[in-house]
Amino acid sequence: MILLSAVEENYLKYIFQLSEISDRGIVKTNDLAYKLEHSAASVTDMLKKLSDKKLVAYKKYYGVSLTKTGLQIAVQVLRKHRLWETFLVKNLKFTWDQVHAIAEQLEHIQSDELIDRMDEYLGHPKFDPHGDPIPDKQGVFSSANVICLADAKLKKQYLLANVNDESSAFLKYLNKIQLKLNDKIKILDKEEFDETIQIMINEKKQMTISKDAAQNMFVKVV
Amino acid sequence: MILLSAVEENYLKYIFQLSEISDRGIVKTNDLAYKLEHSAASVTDMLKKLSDKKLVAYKKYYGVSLTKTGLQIAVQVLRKHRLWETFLVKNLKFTWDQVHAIAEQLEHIQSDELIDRMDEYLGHPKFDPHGDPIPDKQGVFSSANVICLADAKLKKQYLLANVNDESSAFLKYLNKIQLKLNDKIKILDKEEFDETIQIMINEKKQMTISKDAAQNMFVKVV
DNA sequence: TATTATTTTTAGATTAGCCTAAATTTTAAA
DNA sequence: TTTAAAATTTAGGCTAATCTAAAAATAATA
Ligand SMILES: [Mn+2]
Ligand SMILES: [Mn+2]
Ligand SMILES: [Mn+2]
Ligand SMILES: [Mn+2]
Repeated sequence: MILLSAVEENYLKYIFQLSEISDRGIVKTNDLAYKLEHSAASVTDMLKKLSDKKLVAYKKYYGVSLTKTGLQIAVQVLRKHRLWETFLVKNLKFTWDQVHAIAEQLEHIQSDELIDRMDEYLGHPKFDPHGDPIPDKQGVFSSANVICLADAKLKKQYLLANVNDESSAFLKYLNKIQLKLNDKIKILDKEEFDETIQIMINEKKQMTISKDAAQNMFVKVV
Repeated sequence: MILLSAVEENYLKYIFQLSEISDRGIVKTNDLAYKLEHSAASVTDMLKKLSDKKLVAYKKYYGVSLTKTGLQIAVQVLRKHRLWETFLVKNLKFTWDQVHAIAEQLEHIQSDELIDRMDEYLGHPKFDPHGDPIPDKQGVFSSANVICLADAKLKKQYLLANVNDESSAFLKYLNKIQLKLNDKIKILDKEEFDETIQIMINEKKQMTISKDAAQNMFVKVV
């Protein structure tokens, strides 16, 4: 059991998240630097350290990817983050826009026992308050089969299944327009000019949302 | 709102705890070094920094004490520690010997909102699983009026009100002899030779405990 | 009161994790 | 294919938090 610093854990977590939206799981230095809000030079330094610890495969000027060990750790950090978010919303009655920043701290508490008991206490939830899947103790995610609302088809009935939790502003916007997870969404029209989308919510409320908003929302078919 | 590092918070917390058992609230460098398991040189360095931040009053070669601000912060850290311990035992079913180390981490999570909601969630508990008083949001402790079992009188009925939580070994010993908070304790005899104490627990179980054990137990009169 | 022992501070180093500026490598454009 | 731009790494520096060894101050003892 290698003990990592919170900083190292964050690197692995972000490499994991970026690798999921990159080709062949290769993450570029600058993308990490942007995500972490650090200089590229700092990132290079840390990648060398993580490479020495065999947590990442790093090739100069090419990019970085997680090793098996690195992946396992990254997934466990995500598990902790999402379980804590679930606790904060379900039990402590935080709103979904308030929990990310606190979970960023709590995810680094080192105690397997603690997170196992928390998982048990919460009844082994499969998804967090933003619809993100919570990996189990073995690191297995339950897949949700969602598509981005921006890519969804016209006239089909969907459910809001997952939202991007990292922007409190976006979640507050959803609060304001009273859109929640599991609400029904049907796309009435897409405007070609500015890519705004006309949607019907829960078969009664109609509204227009921007492309930007739609790209942060993920839906599944009913 | 000054944001302190976990290290700085720990210094304030330990200065507070040591000041409570010292004369005129003055804490010596070496005592802090022993508590923190750091070198005395490191302690001197940090005391200068905390002094610059007006969190402690530090006089070279003499000792250190908390300023008003330093005291407030120290008490809030203790509050967090004890509320977390309470949560871990009450809700997550940890035993009292398992929670201190985890609470040492959790006490440094920075979020007033979080600890306020946790306090509410737990029903504003006044004492933690070890019988230590939990200061309220304003930093006020409810006093317990306890005396050390080593100093308690013969033949009087007491309740076990508070134990030293920092040694898991001691708490495990109490588990083994099945002694819990609020158990009745009467001192039957004190042996002058080795200062062992004969006690009667809950009016039915008799046993001998060492001076060392008695010094870690605090009782109140029934 | 001198001398010795203990405590505390100072001096100088080290490591983790950041930075900026300069150099290098890769990619894109002309 | 040469040149310019962009991405990345290297070099050198900084701060927080630790350390050890040496110096200085205080306390204890003869
Ligand atoms: Mn989150
Ligand atoms: Mn989330
Ligand atoms: Mn404790
Ligand atoms: Mn306690």
